[in-house]
Amino acid sequence: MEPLTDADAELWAAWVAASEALAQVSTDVAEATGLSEPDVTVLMCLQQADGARLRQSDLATTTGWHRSRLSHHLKRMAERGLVNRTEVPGGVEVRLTTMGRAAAARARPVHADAVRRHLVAPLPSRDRERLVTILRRLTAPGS
Amino acid sequence: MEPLTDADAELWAAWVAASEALAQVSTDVAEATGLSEPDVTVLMCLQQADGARLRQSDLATTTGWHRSRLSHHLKRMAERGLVNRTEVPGGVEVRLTTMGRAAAARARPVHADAVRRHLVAPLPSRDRERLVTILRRLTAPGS
DNA sequence: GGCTCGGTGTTGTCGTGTCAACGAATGCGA
DNA sequence: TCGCATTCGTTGACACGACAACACCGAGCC
Repeated sequence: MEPLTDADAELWAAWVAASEALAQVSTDVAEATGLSEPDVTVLMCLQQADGARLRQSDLATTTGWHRSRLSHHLKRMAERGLVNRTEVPGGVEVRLTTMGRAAAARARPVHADAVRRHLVAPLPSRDRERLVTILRRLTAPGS
Repeated sequence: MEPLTDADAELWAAWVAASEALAQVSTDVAEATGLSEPDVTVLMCLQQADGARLRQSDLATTTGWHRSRLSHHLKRMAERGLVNRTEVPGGVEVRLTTMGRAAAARARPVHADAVRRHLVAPLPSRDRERLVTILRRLTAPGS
């Protein structure tokens, strides 16, 4: 319960600053495609799914979202014509519309480019390797 | 405009996962104190300010927030009794209430503890040094 | 005085996210 | 058959943040 050491405070500050810098990835994608970060998450999950369709509960699992969040968001995406939902026995099936598929196709290269610009390019290759290793320690079981 | 290499995709995935893990810092603080992350930001800025009071525009500068966001948030914080606002020539002055000061005092050790638990403790000291260096490259001028 | 201008805050609207409450379908044991 | 829990999804209320539109005020200038 003591205050952070200077070194730890600097580490935290650096983390916060870097997080804000990397938030630019989502901003770039949004500007170029009109899709929010959650939009992209949903579109990518659906496109990678077998048959490009998923039960809503499976989508909740793969995104890690709560059911209510997913319900709200899919409703909005459906209103914008990106997905459609049909009742099936024991749940709801979500599918990409043609517009949704097109939006996903547009988003992918923009996203890749933004990641390269904001995360990959600023770091020498040695740092990138080290960073992966370190980041994984932050999410390791005994975190 | 080509897709990410496997290594770059892994780096991005590791970053996203770690970000979600470190979001737990705010969650911990919120659970323990009832304060959101923006609440804490405001409280800390005010407490460190000379005389524990700031012009609203100065607060906008130090937090990096838009004026409208700050206005909305201060209104809510004022309703909860954490700050009060008084008009002064050429602007509005924000001050901590007694409750606000107490909340800030409660939040500080909780925050420090959360940072230690989620960011500092999982990493050996060598990694912490490297991480600071790498993160700073992500926010360097030519980012 | 009357003028524009830049700076300061507020407000409304919309998209988003969380939480708790609810409703419908399913299964299962008494 | 009757309950009862589980799973699934929706809904409403609220907090939060971005954006644009607006009002206000003091400074400078005609």
